Amino acid sequence: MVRALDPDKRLAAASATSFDVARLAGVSRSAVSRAFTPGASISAGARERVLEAAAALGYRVNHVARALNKQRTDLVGLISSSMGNPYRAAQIEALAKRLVREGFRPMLFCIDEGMDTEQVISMLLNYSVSGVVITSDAPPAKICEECARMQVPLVLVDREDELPLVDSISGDNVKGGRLAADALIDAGRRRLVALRPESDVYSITARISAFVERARANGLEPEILPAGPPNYDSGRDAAAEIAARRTEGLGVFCPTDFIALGLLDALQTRFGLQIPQEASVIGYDDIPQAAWDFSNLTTIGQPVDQFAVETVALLKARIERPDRPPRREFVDVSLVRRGTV
Amino acid sequence: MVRALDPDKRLAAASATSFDVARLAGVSRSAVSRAFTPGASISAGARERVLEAAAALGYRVNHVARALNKQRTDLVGLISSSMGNPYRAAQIEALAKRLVREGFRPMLFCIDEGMDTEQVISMLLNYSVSGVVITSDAPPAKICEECARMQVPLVLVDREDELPLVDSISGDNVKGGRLAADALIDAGRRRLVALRPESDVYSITARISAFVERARANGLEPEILPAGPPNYDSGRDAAAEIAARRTEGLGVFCPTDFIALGLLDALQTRFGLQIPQEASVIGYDDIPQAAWDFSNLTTIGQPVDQFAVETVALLKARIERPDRPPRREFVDVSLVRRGTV
DNA sequence: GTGAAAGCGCTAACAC
DNA sequence: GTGTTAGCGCTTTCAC
Repeated sequence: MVRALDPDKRLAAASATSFDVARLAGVSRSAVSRAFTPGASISAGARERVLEAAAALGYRVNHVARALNKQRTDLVGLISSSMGNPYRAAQIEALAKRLVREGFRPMLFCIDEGMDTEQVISMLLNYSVSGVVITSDAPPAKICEECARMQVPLVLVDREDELPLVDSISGDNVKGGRLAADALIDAGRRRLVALRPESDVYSITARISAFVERARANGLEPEILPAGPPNYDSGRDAAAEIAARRTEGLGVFCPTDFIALGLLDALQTRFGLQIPQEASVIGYDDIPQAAWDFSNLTTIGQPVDQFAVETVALLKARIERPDRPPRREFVDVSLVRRGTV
Repeated sequence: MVRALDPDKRLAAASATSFDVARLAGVSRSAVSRAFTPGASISAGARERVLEAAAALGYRVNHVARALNKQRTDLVGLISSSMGNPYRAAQIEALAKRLVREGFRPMLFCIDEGMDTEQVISMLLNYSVSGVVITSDAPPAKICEECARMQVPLVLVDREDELPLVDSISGDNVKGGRLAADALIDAGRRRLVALRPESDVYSITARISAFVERARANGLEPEILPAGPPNYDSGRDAAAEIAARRTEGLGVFCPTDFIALGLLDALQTRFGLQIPQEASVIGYDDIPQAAWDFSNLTTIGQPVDQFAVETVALLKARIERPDRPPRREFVDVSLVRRGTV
């Protein structure tokens, strides 16, 4: 490598090493390292000189080398299913920003239905990520197992069905389901319907269960209407069934805004229903589109940013104390009242 | 480090090194390295034994170590502005998937308006990323400069205003603008309006220019209506102005679906306009929401996946030949006919 | 085709 | 508080 043989001819562009900085500052490489390590024991003077020299040379610590030494990178695997769902996109954005703020670097993996999970695991492990955050709709159990086995800190977002041995965080789905039921009942709806998308995600199941339970506590027996995957199209496809039930007392709960929007849109556009006069609809998540004019959807709001903050906190805590008992965190949800209920 | 002193007591969980594999396979560490390097010269027999031993030990090459040695990681910085715009979310997803497929690992940075760019650069450079892809609305020139200076391959997506010294890719905005004008004119619209969001993004400017030019070629002089940032709210806010121009011959071009949707939604919901009877609206991007019932927006479609494929190809090409002349790639766009024109 | 040896740039343990 | 030393796990000449 020419560069090594002839350090002085080095382009200003090519980055300097701690060795160069040390030489210029008249200190050892350790001193340079210390100057860039918060809390390391170094005199103010030395630090000053190092920082100055570093600036002069355009030096940056090489995180790859640091990682090799420390056996850990700042990388965090961020695993997501399709971001076609605006809620997921918002979540990923919030998480990515928070991770960066907390000194991590998110490595993004968007996984498809049929994707080879094995590979994703390998990629993460290859890079000695310091943690993994999974927000996927269908987080392959494999990834979880492998992370556990490899001792890689893992946080599950918005899932409750996993092994109790990992940290996880989710919205208060029970409260959310109840809030939805209450809102509908308070609005005088007596004929309750819950759309149940085909999804093995526990969040969704939990919301519906809580909804049903609360309805029953009020002497009402909601009808459960099966639907496709929890997205716009499924909601739209369910519209005919719902329209057929048109009554003054009809109140529909969709466990996801994404699906609620499809339903609502088709109900109004295709079946000419007056909402909320002929039917109430309530969603879940409070995605931006829920506030759009056509929908103006009443929904259960989940604070994405707070999710992100607590998720990263959970991750940090585990990184610091790998053996601490797994925690299950909950984020508060609330009713966002708009025009559909 | 205990592990190093006592390799045999190592947990199955903790990963084996090439040394361990070499010993078990009865070869040298070099051989192990070769077995995992496509195209390296190693006999089939040796390779076989190495792979077997590796499997037995659960060995994975440590990419951090590899990167330190090669002076390059598989990491690619993926820089995005807010994913509140569904088009951006789709783009990031497509890019992330493609990068992974091509052997890269996307490091995601979502940048806010007022964010410190300097830091982002540092983070990228710290990690010896092998490239950077910028899809941000407002890609800070600083990042570009610094990448150029540090010889980090860079691809600009959907921007035309940058230095001619970097690779870039964008949709065919000229064709798109023309297509939009033609569609409106073919539908008999003579009173043309173009919403111009306040945005320094060249894509948007280019689309509008092409639109105007084409209109003029048809003897029409479009009105330019200024709007806020290119998002839903700005479109919604512009609705009053547009509604005031209600005519049979009114045709509105929005250089972004995101803004078009806000306009369209408010036009219908708040001002009771019949679209396309009382006004035609055409957007740009073909985001999923453009196909939703309430909007059913006619628009100019940009193939996000093709964007991703070509972007990564551009990146790879530059990584392989750092000195090749910068290229400017274009992706074809097409009219997606729905109900608003 | 194969192994020995030299490093990639950094940090941590240890003496001073 | 500071420098010296010894690696982190890998790839890569260079002989053979």
